[in-house]
Amino acid sequence: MTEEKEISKPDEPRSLNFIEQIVEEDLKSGKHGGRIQTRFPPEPNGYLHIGHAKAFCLDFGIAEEYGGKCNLRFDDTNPITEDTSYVDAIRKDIHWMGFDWEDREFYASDYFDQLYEFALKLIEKGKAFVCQLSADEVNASRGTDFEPDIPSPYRNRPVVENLDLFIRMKNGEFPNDSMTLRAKIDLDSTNMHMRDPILYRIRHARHHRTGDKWCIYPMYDWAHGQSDSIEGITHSLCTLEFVPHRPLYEWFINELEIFPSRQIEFARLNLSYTIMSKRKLLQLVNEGHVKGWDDPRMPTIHGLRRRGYTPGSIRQFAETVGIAKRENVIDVALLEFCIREDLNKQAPRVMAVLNPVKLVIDNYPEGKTEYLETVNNPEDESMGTRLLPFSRELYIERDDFMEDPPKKFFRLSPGSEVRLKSAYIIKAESVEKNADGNITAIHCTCDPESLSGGEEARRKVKGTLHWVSAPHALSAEVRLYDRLFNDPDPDGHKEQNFKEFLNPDSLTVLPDCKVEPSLKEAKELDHLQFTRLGYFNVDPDSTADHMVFNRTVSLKDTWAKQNQ
RNA sequence: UGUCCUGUGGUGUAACUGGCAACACGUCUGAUUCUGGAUCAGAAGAGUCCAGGUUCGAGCCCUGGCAGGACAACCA
Repeated sequence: MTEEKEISKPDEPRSLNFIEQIVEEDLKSGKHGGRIQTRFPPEPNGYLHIGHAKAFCLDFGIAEEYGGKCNLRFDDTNPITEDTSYVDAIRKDIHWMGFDWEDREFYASDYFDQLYEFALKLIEKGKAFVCQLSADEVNASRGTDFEPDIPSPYRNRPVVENLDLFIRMKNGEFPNDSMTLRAKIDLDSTNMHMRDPILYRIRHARHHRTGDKWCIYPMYDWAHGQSDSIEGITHSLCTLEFVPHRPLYEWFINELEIFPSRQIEFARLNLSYTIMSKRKLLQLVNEGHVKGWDDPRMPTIHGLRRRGYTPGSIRQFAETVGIAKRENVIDVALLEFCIREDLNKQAPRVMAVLNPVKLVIDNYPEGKTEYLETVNNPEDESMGTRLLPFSRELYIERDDFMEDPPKKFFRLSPGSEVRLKSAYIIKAESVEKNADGNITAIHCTCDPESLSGGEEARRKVKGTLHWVSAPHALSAEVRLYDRLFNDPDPDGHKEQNFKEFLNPDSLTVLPDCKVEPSLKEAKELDHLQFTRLGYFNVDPDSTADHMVFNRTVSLKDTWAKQNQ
């Protein structure tokens, strides 16, 4: 390195998002002795999606950046909807994304005993009571924005009675839903969450971790803040919908006199042309609109992985979208930019013809095979070269030939010349057609002096085509994906259900594509660039006898854009 | 008719805490290219929701509006 290129000016402070600013201020003031502890708290009731990725990139990222730790904590307070299969999927996703929580894998259910003790304390302080109102009755007692709630008739039950009842609730003496434990806060509060929120409900249900130990389960609001506190979380990062919950968490922390975690809220990620609601994604899976949580059209991390996205591209995306408090909708084009940028540097180029038409080189000897050297990645010399078989009969892309081309068509047409990538310059001479008038073969001649790399190869032609030698080609299935929804905001219509915007053409299966023989070696999830077409990867469905590729994303195509 | 949060190019995020708006994506030119990719060079596009005020000076401060969003599950 003789020349020093100035990439960034070290004097200029990197711009920080508002959370980094808070963290740096806390570090400067010596809060918590400079300790930084974050956590990512998913509920194991569904698969993680790219919105979660934004969140945990932030959680783990802040910890990494400031020498702190980030815990993984499963918020498993609802035994009815949660399951260990989701736990496994979530762990796999976060690891795959490149983050490590070491031995700090926690569960809200680890704290059930502690939470129960906290509840006893609150009851003893006269700040909680056992309520025997039904769900309907509670709802009926709710006030409005400007009217306070009607007090529960059980609100002033004596402490000893509350204690007795709560203990018996825990002991399983009462049926489901017959009573709840409620905090006694402020029925007149403008914040609905402060109007005697429910802390515990009775659920005689088996929990995926605690089994049958409990028949009362804490509500999220009762569990979340204290779980943070128990873990000594210094900066509890979450999305905007929890802003109104914060005063409640702070009230609990105060009453219980426990470690004061600070909650900071940021805006969740929204992506155009997709949905991010776990409930609705589950619906797509259950109703068969997609093939599963890992369907390559899904915005889930499982789906993105199968589609061919890399962890690096998703992390880059999360970095680029930024962190702020205003509602946002990110253009999917940015996600696509991130994966193209990553794969451009990494993915080996290979020849594959998706919609093949036969090309016969009339002046090339029958039965002859040449092995032509071609570069694996022009962006990275270290990826080397390989040999491609070339012969008299090839396949090219049907779209790359037009009998009657428009002005700026740089591809093959009668009488025109193009370069066959890494091979010869050819000129189209004639076509064969079937009874329907469809082209069945294109005949051409090649210039034997024009072989790539040769002295006479300097000649310029306007286009270069990819191809595959017909006798050497392998057949493969290729799955093309388009956006799952036709509407930029499928979930944003009051009158219409999001499913009305499902794109009927989101999946196109091409059963008989022709690919170069080296693809025999490709392994599951390998990333490739099909020259001139896009980035693809090997689907897990792929077998030695039946190769299957997914299109991750097409190449940028200015020609297609001009023509739309 | 409440409380809270938020308003900066098409999209997203900045602006060293008061010094005349920057970066990325997208869009459009041109160069180059054995991928109509990549790369390189360049352009258009906001005067910061509105109206007042403080100040030599406001996207940043103050006042008053307006707009959008969140919140009323024994879900998280």
